[in-house]
Amino acid sequence: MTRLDTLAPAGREPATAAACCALAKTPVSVAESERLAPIFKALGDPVRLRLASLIAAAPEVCVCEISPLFELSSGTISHHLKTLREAGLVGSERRGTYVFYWIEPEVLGSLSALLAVDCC
Amino acid sequence: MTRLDTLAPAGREPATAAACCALAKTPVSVAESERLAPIFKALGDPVRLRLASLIAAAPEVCVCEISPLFELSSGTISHHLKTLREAGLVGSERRGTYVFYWIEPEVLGSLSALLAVDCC
DNA sequence: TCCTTGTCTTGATGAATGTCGAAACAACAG
DNA sequence: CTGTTGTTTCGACATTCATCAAGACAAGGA
Repeated sequence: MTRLDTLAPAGREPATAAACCALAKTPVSVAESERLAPIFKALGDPVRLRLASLIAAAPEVCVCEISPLFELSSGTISHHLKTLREAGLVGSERRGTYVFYWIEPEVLGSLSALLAVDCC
Repeated sequence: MTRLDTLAPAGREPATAAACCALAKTPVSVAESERLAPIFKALGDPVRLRLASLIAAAPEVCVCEISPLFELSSGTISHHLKTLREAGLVGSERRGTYVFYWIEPEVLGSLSALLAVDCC
């Protein structure tokens, strides 16, 4: 876990819009519920919620910085990161030896908008 | 499912505050992650997400209005509603024959604030 | 009182999930 | 090329979960 700062982060591109207060305004359709539920489910585990939070708190984070914060095997951490990735909540990229993760703010934001109350 | 409108809804009381952008600002603690994850998990099932949405779309809803919208046994619906109740996302009350559910906007709002990006 | 209707609880069961250890893969340094 | 370190994948296992059918409970009407 050394010399991480010598690896320059790549540029990320902006966002997509999201309906505001959608949960309360109009009942979500069956299709929407099946699309959104896995994203909430990905956040529905304490380990993954902390992982997402740690990743969101910095522009990007190396797995090697995250792992020591959990008393879990590297396989388990990798499995949880994969779940977050498949939910679209985070992106990842290998740069040399290390793998870096970043949050996808649009997805987070769309969930936030969905759950917002009295915003419009 | 008749004459539901003759049953007057009870009054609900206001909210509690929630930290904004907490997910990104400071990593959530282990304790917080264990408190919050079950709430996300409750929303992490398509049936429960639709249930929450249907309940949120009206001041309150009778179970008898919800059930026919799902092709599931009443036991299963009741089980999912219990999960939402235990997560604190909804409240319920029996009035005579029927049981009514309403959303708890504070909980929804605190999740929304937690996930919000660039709000402050 | 008994019956009907609405809701919840209780097993039971197959599927999904979280975890580990071990093996595999990737990148780099000698 | 060989060894080392970081990360992911694989196989196995115990636990949790979504669902149903059936029974229990609650409230009101005949």
